[in-house]
Amino acid sequence: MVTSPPSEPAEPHRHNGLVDALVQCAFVTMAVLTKAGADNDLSLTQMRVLAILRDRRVRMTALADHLGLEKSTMTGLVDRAEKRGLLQRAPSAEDGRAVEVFLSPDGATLAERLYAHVGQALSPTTSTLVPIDQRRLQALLERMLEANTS
Amino acid sequence: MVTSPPSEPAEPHRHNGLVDALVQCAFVTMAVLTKAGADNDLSLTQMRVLAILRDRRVRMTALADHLGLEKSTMTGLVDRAEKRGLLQRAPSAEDGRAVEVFLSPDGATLAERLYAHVGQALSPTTSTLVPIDQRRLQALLERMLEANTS
DNA sequence: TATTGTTATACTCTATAACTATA
DNA sequence: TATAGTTATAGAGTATAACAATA
Repeated sequence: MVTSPPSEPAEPHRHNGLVDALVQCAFVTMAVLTKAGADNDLSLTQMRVLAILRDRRVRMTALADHLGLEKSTMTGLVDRAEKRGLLQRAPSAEDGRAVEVFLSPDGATLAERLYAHVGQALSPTTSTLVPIDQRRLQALLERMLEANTS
Repeated sequence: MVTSPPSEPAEPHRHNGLVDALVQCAFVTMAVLTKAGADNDLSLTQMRVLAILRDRRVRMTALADHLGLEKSTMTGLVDRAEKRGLLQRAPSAEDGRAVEVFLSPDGATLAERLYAHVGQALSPTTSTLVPIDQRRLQALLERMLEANTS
């Protein structure tokens, strides 16, 4: 198909260049995140848990909602991270049924290290743009995401 | 920590706004892709397999390399997709050890449907930008990614 | 009765190691 | 001997359903 006739375009399904660029960018970014996590024996989901708990103490259900996962899935994720000493569980003071989750000191340290690691790992990519274009890209992305968040 | 004193910024670790924007954008995009896949009972990885095979017939090892996975992982992925009738295996004509993988008609149809589905699912996000800014964003992303690919 | 979380179960995804067949 | 692929095995991530404890 590499030598397809001129009547058939080389990439017949490229309906929307921006969508393709976003998807490709997402895969590149995710690959960097995944690698950064793997270097610390963390899955993407475990990294997200650490990121969420960096400045919060939340209940199991809230954590599951944040991540779009089932409560039962959270039990396993938190079990494994707790066993590794990255986070802790404690009963809620307000609701006897609820359990609150928060980072341990080790978990907090790892979360900081990971954040710095990811920034460094992405810098070869971001720094291919000159600073002005970096700011333009950031502004466009933020505008696009902000409209979708609110 | 929500009511932290003014001496401590609300987001103490925001070293690089572009990195944060890229990561957030990647998660939003991946969520859309994952949802589009789940609607068709496909994992992200299975979707990537379909995307790769859309215009190619490749060997197991090449597929594993494309995805950054082990050969043995590919065996399982291809087994399940083949069992669902989405793709097929055939021995290589040139190398008796090699196996080539390619989309079945059903797989090709699904790949097209998925591609359109993803475009539609992302359009609420992309269309928050006016067309000129969409083109600017696309150009910036492509420039950034191209420098990293080549 | 409804909600919070866990347990039991099952399936997919992933890797490592050992194996078969071909080169 | 090296390479292509599969099998066996193990562990993580995920969901559904059933359950216990609390509200």
